[in-house]
Amino acid sequence: MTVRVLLADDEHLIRGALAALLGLEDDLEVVAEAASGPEAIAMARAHRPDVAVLDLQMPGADGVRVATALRAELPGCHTMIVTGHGRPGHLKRALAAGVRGFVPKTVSAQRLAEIIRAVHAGSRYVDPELAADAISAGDSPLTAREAEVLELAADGAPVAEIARRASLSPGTVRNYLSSAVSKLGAENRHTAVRLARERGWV
Amino acid sequence: MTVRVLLADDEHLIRGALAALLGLEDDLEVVAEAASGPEAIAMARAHRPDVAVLDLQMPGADGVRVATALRAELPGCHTMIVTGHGRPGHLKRALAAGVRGFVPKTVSAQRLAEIIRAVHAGSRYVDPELAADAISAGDSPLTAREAEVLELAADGAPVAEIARRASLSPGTVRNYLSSAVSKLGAENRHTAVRLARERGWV
DNA sequence: GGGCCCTCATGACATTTGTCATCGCCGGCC
DNA sequence: GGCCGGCGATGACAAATGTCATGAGGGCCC
Repeated sequence: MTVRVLLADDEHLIRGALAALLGLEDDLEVVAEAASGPEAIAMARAHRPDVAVLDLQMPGADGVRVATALRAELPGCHTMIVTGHGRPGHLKRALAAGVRGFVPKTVSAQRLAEIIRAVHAGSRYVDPELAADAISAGDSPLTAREAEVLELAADGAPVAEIARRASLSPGTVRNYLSSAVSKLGAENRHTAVRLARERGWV
Repeated sequence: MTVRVLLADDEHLIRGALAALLGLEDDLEVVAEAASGPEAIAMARAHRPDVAVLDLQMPGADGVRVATALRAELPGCHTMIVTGHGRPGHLKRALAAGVRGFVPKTVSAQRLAEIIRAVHAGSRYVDPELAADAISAGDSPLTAREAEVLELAADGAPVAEIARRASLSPGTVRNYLSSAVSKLGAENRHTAVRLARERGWV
């Protein structure tokens, strides 16, 4: 009995090579490929794979968003995320979205094939190193608003614009930023953004 | 006559898959693989490949740095860069380092094989879209000091620290930042950093 | 020599940002 | 009911940042 796999990655080079390698395993069959988030959802709808292997960063909708959509629409389809640089927060988001496997691209194809089988069989698999990172990063000390405001500050926008985009008073924005900065032990909001990014809290 | 290829990419999944696919071409032979910059240089020294296919982002030393080293040490070895997200500046740096090919990971393996052959034959190949981006981005309007100071401002450090690290007076730093911001049409230094990054000017 | 640009600096000024105290409102919890 | 924490806001103040004018020195080119 073969496992029907959907492969989604915007890098054609990787996707094609991966499809070829996984195709060599006689119990795996790549039934569909996609180069973007929306395309992945459409292909899944059309081909109803057993396992969807999703790249984290894709145009349109990232892997976690796709996983969320698939979970609602195709409950029988298990999802897993493959990523280049795994941040702790991504892992948390992914697990919350019902993702069953989370692996970095540093694993071998052989190993990936094993993990696909395990996920199909119903187990979960999380890369040990990424898991350790996620645990050591701990939970976010930021409240919902603090995280939101920090996110809006990410691209260097001035307070006035953040306030406009968040529909808040400028003073309130400065308060949230200030408390976020102090909670993160940063010396200003820009380093705070960087720290929160590294820990996956935004 | 077969082309001897060195493959360097820190993502085992991609590297292995790519090696397998390129190995299918009967005029290409992957003679060495590396997962980091220094390793790539060591492997090249040991195996003397005809073409080195280098990922842009690798631990230790990035693809361009490796290319520079190889150019000096193995003039007979042509280098090419494969990258996920190609920024205009990277392309410029790469060409300056004597790289003969520059392609995004969105090409197919088939296409990559053709390009490897072309590079081995002595031609150059640059992805048309990346080339267009590089041209439209134009040359950096920043002076050497402006770029340096902007770089130091990248991680959100306050002016005082930038001044210390650049051995400049704080006032001078603010002047350079101010002129960089105005040249880039940004509204503050942080968006200026982002813009310069996008255009590959830092 | 005379421009022109880059480098580095200083001083002055307006604006933005960071910090703090304080307030009202709501929701959960003991 | 009382307490606490999050949310949203205001006002005030200090510090950092952005902007501008101005100056001296050096290198380059015509």
